[in-house]
Amino acid sequence: MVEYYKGQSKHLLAVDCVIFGYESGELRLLLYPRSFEPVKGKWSLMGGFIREMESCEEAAARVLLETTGLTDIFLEQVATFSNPHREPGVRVVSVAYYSLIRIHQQDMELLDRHGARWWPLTNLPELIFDHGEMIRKALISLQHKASYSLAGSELLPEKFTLLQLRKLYEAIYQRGFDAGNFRKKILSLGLLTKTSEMNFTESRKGAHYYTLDREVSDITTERIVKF
Amino acid sequence: MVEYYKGQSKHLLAVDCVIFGYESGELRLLLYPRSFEPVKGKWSLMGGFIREMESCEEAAARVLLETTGLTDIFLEQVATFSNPHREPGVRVVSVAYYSLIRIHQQDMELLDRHGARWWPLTNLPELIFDHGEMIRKALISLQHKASYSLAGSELLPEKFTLLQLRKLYEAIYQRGFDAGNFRKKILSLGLLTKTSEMNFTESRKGAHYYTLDREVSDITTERIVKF
DNA sequence: GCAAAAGTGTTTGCCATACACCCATGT
DNA sequence: ACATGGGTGTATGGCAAACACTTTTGC
Repeated sequence: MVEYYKGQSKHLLAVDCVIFGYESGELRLLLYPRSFEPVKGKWSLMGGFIREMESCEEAAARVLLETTGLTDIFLEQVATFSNPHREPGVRVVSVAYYSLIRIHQQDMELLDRHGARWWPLTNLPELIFDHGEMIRKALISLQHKASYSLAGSELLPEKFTLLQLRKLYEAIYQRGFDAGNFRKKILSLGLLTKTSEMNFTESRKGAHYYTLDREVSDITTERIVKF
Repeated sequence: MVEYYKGQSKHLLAVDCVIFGYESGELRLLLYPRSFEPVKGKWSLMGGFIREMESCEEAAARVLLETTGLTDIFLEQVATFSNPHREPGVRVVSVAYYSLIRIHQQDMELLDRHGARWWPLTNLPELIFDHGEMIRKALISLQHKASYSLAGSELLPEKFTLLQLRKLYEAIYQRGFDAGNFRKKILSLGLLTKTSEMNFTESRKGAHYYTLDREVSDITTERIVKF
């Protein structure tokens, strides 16, 4: 049996993380500048190699911990990129993941040490290799996730207003939603609990904060957004 | 720059192909029996290792060619499986693909040489490793594909009746569809051309054969099946 | 005549979308 | 007073689902 595996090529295997955050009404991506040639100066996703006895998911979680200091992050596989020439000079197969984090809850110092920066999704810099393609596919995955579960839990703070949630969905789908219809649709799912606390920073009248009911948050089979 | 890659672990990288076929009203999968230990005798997806300068997609196409003799097959990535213990004794990361082929148009002799057999999706044998999980995810991917494009083109012959197409969709989604509503929905897409030829083997009255308009077959953004 | 699929038509109810409208309040 | 978001209500159109009904023909 072992003979069967002998003589097979072995490959460098990496993960790249598309890290979504949300701030001031727009989706952002965490990128860091490549500090060595080739393509020095261009921006890159956070990545790292997969170790001997580590799953890709574990590697992605490790990369996230190393760069943001966060654990227990939502993480989902996007796709594997294996074009032999995707990286010049060396052959690396990379598994892309995307994750959702709350921008303000991370370790800023750690970010600075890597030179990392949050870039608005709608205005990204030039990226190395096929990282642009990874981001494109990751956004589609995120749109899917948000269509059958409330993506807000991972990207918004514990308590959020319906305006904040709507703006988030508008950022994810890059289109507008009717305020009244969005409110009714979301509330009809029965996933949110209205708190007595209110937010007055975004409107004169004040908007109630809502929280997500953990237990039911992902059971939804109903469609939130047609997609 | 090269130093950066030194000292990184290299991994055995494989593809596994979930090969869907369609015959006598049911979806089938092409499996072959494992002829060596461990888990000798259990059934397995078609797979193979990725070569030095080959993409995963190319490897999957090669495996398909070697086992079925077919080229130009629809092929789509499902996911990458990387649990370090997914295969006993050796660490192999595997990228799963699914493909759609016409059962009768393949090289039967080649299949026999591999001991391969078509198994009904609803009654699969015991499978090695995580191949059952791969199949489960592949079916979900197929359901997605069939929800926004006519999956019939790859699985059915050139000309097919609406009954055949409906039975195919029922097999893919493992539920029934109302005959009248299905007909109206599909025809309203404007993707099918009615031919003058008719099929009398499945009904007394005879059913028109339809063909798929190649040019428009995948442009559909409309939903065929709510999913 | 019966069964079974082909093929067409009708009815119903849900739901997305559009939009009107009042409320509260800081400027 | 007015602009802005909060929050509620209503009208409309499209479409999915259920189902009735007629046609054809081998048994």
